[in-house]
Amino acid sequence: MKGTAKPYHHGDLRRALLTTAMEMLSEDQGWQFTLRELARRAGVTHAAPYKHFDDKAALLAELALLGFDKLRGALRAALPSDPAMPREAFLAMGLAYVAFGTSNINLYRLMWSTDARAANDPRVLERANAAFEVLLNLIKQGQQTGWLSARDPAGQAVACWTQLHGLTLLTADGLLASLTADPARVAITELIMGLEVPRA
Amino acid sequence: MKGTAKPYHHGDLRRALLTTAMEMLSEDQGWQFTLRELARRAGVTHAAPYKHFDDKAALLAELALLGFDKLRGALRAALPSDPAMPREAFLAMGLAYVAFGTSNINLYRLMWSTDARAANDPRVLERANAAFEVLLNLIKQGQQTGWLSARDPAGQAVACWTQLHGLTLLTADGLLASLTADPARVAITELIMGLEVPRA
DNA sequence: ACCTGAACACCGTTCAAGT
DNA sequence: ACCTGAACACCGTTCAAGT
Repeated sequence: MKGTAKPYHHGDLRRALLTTAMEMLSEDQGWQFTLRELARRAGVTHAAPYKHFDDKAALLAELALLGFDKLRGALRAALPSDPAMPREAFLAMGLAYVAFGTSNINLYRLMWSTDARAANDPRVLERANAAFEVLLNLIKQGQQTGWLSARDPAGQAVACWTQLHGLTLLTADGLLASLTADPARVAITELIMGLEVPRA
Repeated sequence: MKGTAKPYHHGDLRRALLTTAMEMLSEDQGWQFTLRELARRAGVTHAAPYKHFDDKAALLAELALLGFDKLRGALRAALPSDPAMPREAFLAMGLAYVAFGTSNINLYRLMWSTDARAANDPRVLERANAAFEVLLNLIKQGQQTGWLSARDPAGQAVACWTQLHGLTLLTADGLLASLTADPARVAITELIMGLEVPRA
């Protein structure tokens, strides 16, 4: 707090816009993100954001970046402590992914939205891949310990990613609850059974 | 053709709007659907659609309905002829799903969009479930022939659906091509291995 | 019964002008 | 260097008025 109220120059409007946007995303369900409302809540004119972002797509891309970093963090936090990885530890990672997506659903949808993609920011792809690599490394580790079948680890990681992505979105859409109990656990387990080395 | 050009009353504007909308969806990639452009291309004022649809969400819901019907049709068309279902036949269904989604990507995205969901039309859920049941029946059939493990068929079908949904979207987003060759085939195969009864 | 035309409240974006 | 205010071209939606 500078003491004087409402200085002409904000100070760090760029950062303020991003954090305010994140707050807005965490609030309403199925909410429409508008630059003008963001500017309003940040206490500036609707033209001010254009001094910090090329356009709306560029701002969305920046938010997507933050989203992928948070997703990566959530996955790393759920990494199993035991490298031998029993099925439950692997499952926990998957559930952490779905939990992240469904409890940050506006952000999660934004991360993959064509609007955010419109900026064509290569960093978004990089960060998406960085999050994916947490899965990939876990798969590789699982193969090394002889727990997972020694096929192409990238293929197995892709199978996990697509499974978790679809599971997250369909869960958020409320389409799975009526079909089976605990859909996330069930679906992930079905996939794991394909990855695992068959046991006696 | 009535002979007279541009009659005041369209005749079947409702149907014309839907088919024109479908055409628009099949054209551009990453296209923004606006009611006004739809009206323009249908040759009517932007207020005319409101005589046939409550609002934009209602029209989107109607399109989503058609989309789920088309998806169901695509799945039924790819149904394996042999009820014993070797892995390849099952895989073909999955690839048909992904092919439908990626080659009708605007429609596919629309089917799950929050905008279309805003209408809260219960028929959308019904049709989504009807498409899902094609998968479910195939799973049940696979269990009966002893090809798939006898676990909860709904759980297995959910695992397939989420896998295919995620695969479709991430493929359309162009995120998988750089990770592994033929991601759809690979990812679906990994899942099938989990569903199958282990063989000697 | 169905469509038009004008109006309203919103957007995203731009740009001269202010501090 | 950063923000404002007014302007422009667009939306979705409504409603009296036309046919």
